Amino acid sequence: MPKTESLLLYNTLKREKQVFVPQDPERVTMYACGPTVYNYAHIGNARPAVIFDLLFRVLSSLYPKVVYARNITDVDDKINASAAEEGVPIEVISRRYSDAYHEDMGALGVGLPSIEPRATEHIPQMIDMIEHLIASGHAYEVEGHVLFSVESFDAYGALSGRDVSEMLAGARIEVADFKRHPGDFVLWKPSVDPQPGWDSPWGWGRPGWHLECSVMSEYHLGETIDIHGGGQDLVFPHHENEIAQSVCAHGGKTFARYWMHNGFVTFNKRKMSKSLGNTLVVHELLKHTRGEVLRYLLLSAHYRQPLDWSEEALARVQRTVDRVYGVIRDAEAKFGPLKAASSPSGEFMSALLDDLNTPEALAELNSEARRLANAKDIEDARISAGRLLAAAALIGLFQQDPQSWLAGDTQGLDDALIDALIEERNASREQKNFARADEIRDQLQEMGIVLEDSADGTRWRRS
RNA sequence: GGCCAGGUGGCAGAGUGGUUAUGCUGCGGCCUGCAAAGCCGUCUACGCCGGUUCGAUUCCGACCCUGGCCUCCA
Repeated sequence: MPKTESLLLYNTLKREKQVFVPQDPERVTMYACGPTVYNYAHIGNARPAVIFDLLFRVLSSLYPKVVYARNITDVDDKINASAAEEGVPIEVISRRYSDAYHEDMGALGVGLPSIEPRATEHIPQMIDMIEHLIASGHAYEVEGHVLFSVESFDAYGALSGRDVSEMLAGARIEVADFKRHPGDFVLWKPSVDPQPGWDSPWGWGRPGWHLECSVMSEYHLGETIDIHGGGQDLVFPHHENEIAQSVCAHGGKTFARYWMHNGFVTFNKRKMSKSLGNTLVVHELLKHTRGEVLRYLLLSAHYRQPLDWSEEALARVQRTVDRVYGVIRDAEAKFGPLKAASSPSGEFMSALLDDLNTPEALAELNSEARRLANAKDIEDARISAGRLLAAAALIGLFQQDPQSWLAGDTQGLDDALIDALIEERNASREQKNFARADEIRDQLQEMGIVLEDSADGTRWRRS
């Protein structure tokens, strides 16, 4: 693959990398499937949030205007179940967990999208789309349900590579007997009392899951959008169904021009999922791991590859992040404040432009860090640091003050005490009283403080 | 069964038809009072079998293995 100035994206629809050409360079549109807010996000849920945040950043560096919509699914049977269990309205549940989602993703350096539409705020538009689909013969009402007819859409199965006629041939799942085709899916379903519902031409009910993305994407971004993303497990049926709804509702117009899907976070090579009981909740991880480390870890494998989670991987990344911060700190101690250049190196950009090759981009960033550590004069330091910090800013890493990062959370520790001990140790070293000096070093070590001596004095960081 | 990924050095993880990925770890060295941090060097890498080629880890075919989707799922 030659170095390129263009952005290449792997399009699930074509199963190959393609040069990204926006529909309208003045307004690039992207949509990513966001969370269903019925509990805390796990690290697997965080992967697409980080990946599409990165894509948003990269696109924004390339085009004057990028509109990124990431929905919040706030009406769903799991939310209903959670609300019923606690005896509270669904809004309490959805509000609590969407707030938590923002907080947790924020800790991972994930910014807010341009638009964050909620399903419950688009019920009228959903009803409107359903009416269009019924009128055009793509949907039918039966027993208070409205179903999409997959046989009415020739291209059904194109994204996931499935053949409708062969589909569900050996279906083990129970198929509601009112479906004309076992693959038909719900656009609207009736609600009974404790469940949330809205009035509609088909009675009191609530929308099917797939519908919201089609509707909100159209409402906020337009009938044809540039990029649609989500986890690999959404390819079928979710995204396949979104395509069917949107294309049929829009008279055959393309729904999304590029489809991107991230691989899973795995645990012992198995997909992390609630049913396997092997999820790690971000909210919990953040209690002992800083968000930036998690972000680096999530970017350390290519987004389409599986990312196997392990404590070793976490520790490894922790060290790497510390090392780069240490290099920046040392360089600033030697050369004074350093700041980001106007743009990262060409190599770094090429890596990102090649379908968001973050491992290669991080390799480049690390190489730049080594060049910075080796800088002989302020000129070298400025060039390397400029590239390093510009690259880091683009991907949302290394934005904190290095010394603060390395000092970490010295909860309960008294900085003045640390400084006093360091001073005493250095005085002892002056007097060649190394026994006392080492005793102090050991004492600090036990407090979780590691000392680093240099020509410019002694620095410390949390171990 | 259908469809889709992937098997790279001690580990993680990119990439490439012939040349250094990068990170972590181990080992040797520099630096240091000794360390730590940093730097330098270093450790028989490309699942198996065929084929194409002057040359394949990289292209083609078969095989073995792993994982995912086909049901809610990032």
